[in-house]
Amino acid sequence: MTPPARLRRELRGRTLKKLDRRGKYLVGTTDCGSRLVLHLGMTGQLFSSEAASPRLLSATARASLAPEEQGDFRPDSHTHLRFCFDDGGPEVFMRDVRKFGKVQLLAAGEASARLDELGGDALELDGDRLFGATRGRKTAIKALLLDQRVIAGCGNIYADEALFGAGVRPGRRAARVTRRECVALAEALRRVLARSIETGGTSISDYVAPDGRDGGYQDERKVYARAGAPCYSCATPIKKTVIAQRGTHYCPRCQK
DNA sequence: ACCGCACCCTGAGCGC
DNA sequence: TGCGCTCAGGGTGCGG
Repeated sequence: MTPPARLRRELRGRTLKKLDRRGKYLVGTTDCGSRLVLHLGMTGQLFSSEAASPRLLSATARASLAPEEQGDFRPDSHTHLRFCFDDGGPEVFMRDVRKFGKVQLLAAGEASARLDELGGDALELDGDRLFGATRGRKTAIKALLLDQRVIAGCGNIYADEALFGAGVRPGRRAARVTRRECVALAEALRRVLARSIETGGTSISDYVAPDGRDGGYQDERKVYARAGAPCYSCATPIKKTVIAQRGTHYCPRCQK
């Protein structure tokens, strides 16, 4: 975590030359070669000053502001960063209620163990590579999917959805998942993520796009946060358990 | 090397 | 109305 004063000092006057995504990290490179690394954690939001959404307001702010007053965003106590640009474009805010997000400025040439240890990107996950990563691993297949050193960019919702798509129980020991199942799992994860990107992401509690709009994937999820509701394939109630300290949802009939 | 767990932090929703 | 409890999309650091 880089202190705000240092961010101010070292970013002022710099030009952002490029912006990359590495798994769940956003990496901006400046004209002097330094890199700004952002991670949104659980409740982090990155958005334009022109964005308007009830998700960008606390409950009390929502209650006290009339809908027509909920226009251009005003920083509140959960707003930790404001980027101002001199090209006339809107400002960019980072807001994060739970403060699990991270902001780190790396000097030119400075390495980051976190970034360097990231596995291959989830969007291009290869089934055979996943199979290789599961060999000799006693941990649950879901825990492995969430390990960013194995797959960069897979989060809890998408792990549950991919496991459902592939018909694999989240608690199975990774080493017991077959090559065929790993191929299906990789394909399911790529498909789930591609579809979530198409629909703009999953807005269940905090997520908003940079323009403030909700995503649509919450309407397409099959198991996540559907405990007790009927499976869309077989009508068996979806079960919920805990794996790797994360809420885990699956169909006890469709997933073996 | 690997594994499971406590912990970081704040707010929403629930039962009483 | 308010209290206390549980839970939440992520990651780190520790002990075994």
